[in-house]
Amino acid sequence: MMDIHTTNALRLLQVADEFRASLAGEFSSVHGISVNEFLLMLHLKQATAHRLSRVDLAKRMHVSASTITRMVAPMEKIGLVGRDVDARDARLVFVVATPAGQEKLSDALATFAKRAGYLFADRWEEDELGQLSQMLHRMTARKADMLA
Amino acid sequence: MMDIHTTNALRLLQVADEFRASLAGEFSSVHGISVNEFLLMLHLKQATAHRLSRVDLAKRMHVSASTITRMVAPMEKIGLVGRDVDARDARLVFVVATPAGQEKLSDALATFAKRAGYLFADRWEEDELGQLSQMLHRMTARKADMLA
DNA sequence: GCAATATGCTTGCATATGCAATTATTTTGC
DNA sequence: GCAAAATAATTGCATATGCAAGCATATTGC
Repeated sequence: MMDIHTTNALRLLQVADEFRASLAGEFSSVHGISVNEFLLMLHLKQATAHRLSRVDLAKRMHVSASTITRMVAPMEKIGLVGRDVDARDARLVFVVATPAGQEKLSDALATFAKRAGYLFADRWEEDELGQLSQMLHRMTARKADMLA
Repeated sequence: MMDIHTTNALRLLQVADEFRASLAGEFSSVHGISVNEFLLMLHLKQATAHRLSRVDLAKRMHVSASTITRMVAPMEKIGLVGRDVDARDARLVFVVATPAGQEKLSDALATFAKRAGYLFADRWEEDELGQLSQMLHRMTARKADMLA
């Protein structure tokens, strides 16, 4: 009824929505953070200097810059992240994780890993997991686009 | 640094967010609907009687029942969907697509298919597409859970 | 048959998010 | 070197969404 590309894209959205919904409840009750707050801190950890501007965060998370501004404000207030200004460009305000934020991320990553395990609960082969990893990697937008 | 399950789950969310963001703009400007409105109409089309209660829609879309109520109201107003009451249970109000809604869905599906094609633009083999399809299918929650 | 419980839907309130406009700063073109 | 354009961040306004409470209708237990 639909071509294979359409079917795959629909299944991708379906699985992602399911997984995100299953995460949301546990993240909120156990760690007191949202999935997006978790992903924001993960992006900080993975960034080269462990810090990112709001604009960079917005691009990586596929949300608007204003969303980042409003997400970061309460995270600063509760001490998960801090700010770090750039000496050469006074417009830039880097977001950095505090020690408390790093610990929160570490805890949340354990929950994430557990939930991720549920996704592959029905005996997947190592080969399959590797293939899926490569396929998903190929589906991400070109890095060049991200830097633009 | 992370186990393969975690990596795959993270990539899944990343790809899905990217794809959803790329859809959102074109759906809004070309078809005047949101991605979620599109998915809602798609669920109606795929339902056995081509109609679903708000509660069923909420389960399938992984959103709250109140969200469905508020999504459907403007869609009714602009004539994309109508309502269909159940003779035996006066609490039930089925959502059904109007002819206009079906045409809108058909148009949007063409856009969706085009965007889905971009996801697999770099020469994927038929085998790979089939494997991905099966893998994503295995990752969806059990149907039994959905009906509960 | 009726009270207690469950179910489907809606609504009040709080939070989350995007877009466009605004401000502050930097970069570019000449 | 300076005006124009670009960039980073914020804010006002509108929309989107979840949770809990409320209402109407069905179902259950006795």
